[in-house]
Amino acid sequence: MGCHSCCVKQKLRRGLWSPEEDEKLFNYITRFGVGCWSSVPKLAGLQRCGKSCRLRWINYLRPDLKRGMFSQQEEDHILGLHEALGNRWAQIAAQLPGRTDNEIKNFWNSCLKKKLIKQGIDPNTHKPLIETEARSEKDWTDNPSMESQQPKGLPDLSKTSAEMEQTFHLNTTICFDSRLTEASRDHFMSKPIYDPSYLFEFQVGNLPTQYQKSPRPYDQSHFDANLEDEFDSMPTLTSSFDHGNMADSNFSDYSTSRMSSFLSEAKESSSNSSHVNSHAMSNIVGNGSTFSWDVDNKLESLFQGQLNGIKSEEVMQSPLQEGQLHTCLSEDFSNHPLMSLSEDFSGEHHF
DNA sequence: AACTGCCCCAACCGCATTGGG
DNA sequence: GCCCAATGCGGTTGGGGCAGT
Repeated sequence: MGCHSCCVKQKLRRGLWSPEEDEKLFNYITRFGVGCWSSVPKLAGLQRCGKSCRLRWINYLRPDLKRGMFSQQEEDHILGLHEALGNRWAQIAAQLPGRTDNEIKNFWNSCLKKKLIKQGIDPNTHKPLIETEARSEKDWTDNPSMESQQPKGLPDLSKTSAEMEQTFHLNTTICFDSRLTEASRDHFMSKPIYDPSYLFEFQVGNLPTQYQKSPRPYDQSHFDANLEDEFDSMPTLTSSFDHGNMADSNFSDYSTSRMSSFLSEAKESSSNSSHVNSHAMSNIVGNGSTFSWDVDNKLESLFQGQLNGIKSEEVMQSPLQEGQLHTCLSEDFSNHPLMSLSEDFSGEHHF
């Protein structure tokens, strides 16, 4: 049973999320963390099903999301991983911090697939198209009842993990030899594909203890730097992006523009009913983490509220150390959609 | 300006898996 | 072992934006 029937049954909202809904969900999760999704909508005051909330958080609201276009390194990384793993988007996404399975899947379907075809490479097998066609013709003549030995987009599942890993290394070596720089190859090859630390996922307050200190594999230096940061040195909102691996990429201003409209809508509504809205919101999520669109202190209270909210709540909920909190919180808040609002402000940031 | 077709991507759908009772 | 609810995952869809005519 999918989401649809439960949404219909409970007359829940579907379709695109409004800024207000985002606000509620973001405030709720940053304050209370990710727990039972089915109870989130009720507690956060949303007319959505838990599944929808989960998806929205994972694909859009999560503060550790990297936004904008994929870098060449990421693209090569995805190609190598897809060759080894097939359409296992979640596993691929686990190796690309800040990227979601949905995002990678969309990127693959809309861009990489076409690119490969253009290059004469079969996107399913990663082999030259002529070879694939010849093989499928041979399969057809040998055994007409079998359309394909292997599901499309999937590697041979009969292989053991060790065999798959070996295949992966062989494949990626070939892939890197032809496509990657030495640096990225070294970086990639040094990471075993089944390294569980890759599966790190941002879940406020729910980090398994063994991963709480695990460095993010993608950008060690950035991570280390953040470990040493204090809260009062949160990244400034204007010089925000993770430059480590994304230096060459062009960032889409999608989220910024989206949040700009978010802000302007909020400004509009605040001129009419800001007190009502923010008051209502604080009733929902408590005092610490409200979105207040009070022109004087909105961003400051947003930041402090959220951070304080997480800090106090999560310290109580889980044995996170101060440094570990920094690990979770100082990372990439700067490029979060709700953080990029700063661009709409007067240009003065007080952090 | 109006229309059309294409592309991208957020969100949905439905199946699989997991976990608790 | 069975049942059921919750969650995870991959495939698919549909709406909005944009370029071309």
